[in-house]
This record gives sequence, structure tokens and C-alpha cells, in this order.
Amino acid sequence: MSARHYRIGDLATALAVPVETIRYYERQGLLPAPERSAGNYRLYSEVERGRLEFILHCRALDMSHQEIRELLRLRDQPELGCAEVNAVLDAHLGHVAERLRLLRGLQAQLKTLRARCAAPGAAGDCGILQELSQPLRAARKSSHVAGAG
Amino acid sequence: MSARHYRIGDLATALAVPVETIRYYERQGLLPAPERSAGNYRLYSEVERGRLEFILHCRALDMSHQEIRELLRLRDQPELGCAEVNAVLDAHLGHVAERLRLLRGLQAQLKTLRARCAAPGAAGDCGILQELSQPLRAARKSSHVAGAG
DNA sequence: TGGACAGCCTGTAGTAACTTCAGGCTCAAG
DNA sequence: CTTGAGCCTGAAGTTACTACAGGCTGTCCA
Repeated sequence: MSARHYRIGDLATALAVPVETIRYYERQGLLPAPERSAGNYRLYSEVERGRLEFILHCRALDMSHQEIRELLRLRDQPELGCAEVNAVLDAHLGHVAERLRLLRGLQAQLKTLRARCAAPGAAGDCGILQELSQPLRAARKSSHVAGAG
Repeated sequence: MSARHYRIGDLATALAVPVETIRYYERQGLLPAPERSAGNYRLYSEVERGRLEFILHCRALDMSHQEIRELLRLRDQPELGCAEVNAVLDAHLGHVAERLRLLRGLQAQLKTLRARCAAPGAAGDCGILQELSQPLRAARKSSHVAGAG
């Protein structure tokens, strides 16, 4: 309820996000194409600001653009059920849980490997390099969850 | 100790990795350009097979190509100290630990968020969507560790 | 009024680690 | 000798951005 129009730089500063990211979200269809000034500058209102905040919060929770798109759709159609929102979140929680499981296994393996070489000697005798040449009881890969934030 | 030459498909099958990935590793300089047959097919020996296994094990531990490059260098020069191997591994363990920390925070946030909507009603009243429109106490992003497995 | 300079514009390419595709050659079997 | 799997190269697609390049716009200060 303050200024009616932000320029892209104002919005970027206010929400601590790079200007390029805002334009990127527009290209990706997460944000609508905003009004333009006479000089062709993008002009944003509180509506877009709110939408961008929503997106950023979702990204902070490491949701994919696809997941965010679904939530935005539900947000735009309040008559739809809340159950779908839950479904999106539960699916995402599943991704995160899976990632955690994998990462824990990974950490355990790395620690075991690291323990193979406590005393620094020649790399030729290094138990670590030898171990890395052997078959490894591996963990599987999956889920889109990658850069957490 | 068995066949002197594998074709790329044999190697791929033996190590359960896509053919394209092997060619990709060659382009990236992780694998050397192998011999070629008269018909210009790549021909691999046990040496390359061992190197590829090493790489795959490192990837299974989610190391970046850069980290793998360093380990390969140490592996190729056995006269160098084992301390460097430890350093690479410790750094990677640091990445993984950091990722785990972030991901745990993420999971906690998501669970809190999820708890905002236990009873399915209309999305218009959905506490989750409302919460996602609010400022969020966020976690930071970092490290290269992404797809674990 | 004019000139500097931050800020905005579009479009393209680069990042990591692959995957997929298009278009064409090789080779073993029937 | 033809079919078809397997191989070849080079280019583009994936995710979510980030970083230019080259060129307007708008504001401040002399």
C-alpha cells in the first residue's frame, strides 16, 4: 500500500533478488509480463511483488519451478481444494527426505573412506585411492532436490 | 586379464553406465582418447576400464569433475603425498556436511509449513498458501554437492 | 543545455553433468 | 546383399540461473 509502481531495480532491492532473476521468472512464465513505462521500463505493483515473494519463498524451500507453477495455480484459484496444496508439499517433502537419506549414506561412505588414510605417506600406498578403484556399495540417485536453500 | 579390447558398448554394459557418458568423460578430459579400430571404433583396455571405474566411484560419492580431476592427477603420480588426497576428501566431506545441514533445516521448515493445513478445506483459506506469502526465515545456499548417489 | 553515468532493455551464451537427437558410417548375421 | 544393432560426430535440451554485449533512458550536476 505504498508506491503504486516499482521499477525492476526497486523490486529487486526490496526482495534482495537479482534483477536478472526477475526477468528470468517472467520469461519462464512464473511472473506475468508487467506494465511498461513510456520508456519501456517494467513497472510493478504490489500484486506482482506479492507473487514474486511467494515464488521466492517457495524457492527458499527448494521447490522446482514446476512445483511452484502448481502452487501458483492453486493460489490463483482459491475455489479449488486445499488438498492439492498438501499433495504438492507432501511430494516435495518426499524429495527432501529422499535426498537426506542419500546424503547421509554418502557421508558415512566418505568417512569410512577417509579413515583409510590417517597417516600421510606416499599416494602410491594410499588406501583411499586403492579403495576408490574397487567396487563400491553405492547409493542411488533421484529427485529434483539439489541446491537447498 | 581377459579380453584385450572392449568396444565402448562392452565397457558401458560392464560398468552399467550409458555409452554417451563415457564419450562425455572423454570430451571432458577425465578419460584419455582411446585407441581406434580400423573402422574408427573406440577400443578400450583394462587400463581405461580401471580409470573409468575410479571415476564412477568418485561420482557415486558425488564428487565434482574438478575434484575427480585432482584425484586422478594424484593417482597418476604415486610419488606425490597422500596428504593431498586427504585434503580433497576432507573438502568434499565439508560440502556434504553443509548440504546435510541445509537440507535438515529445509525439512524442518517444510514440516512446519505442512502442519499449517491438516484439515482439507478451500485453498482460499489454506494456511500453507498464506504462509508462503509471508517472509520466511530462510536457509542459505552453497557448495557444489547436488545430486547425491 | 549538455554530458556523464546509473539503470534499464533485448538477446545470447555460459554454468554442471549429463541426456537426447539427427544424420550417417561399420560390422556381423542370415 | 540386405537388415539392423552398434558406433561415429556435432548440436541441442535439461535446471535455475548468471553474465555478458550492445544499446536506450532518465536523472543529476555544472
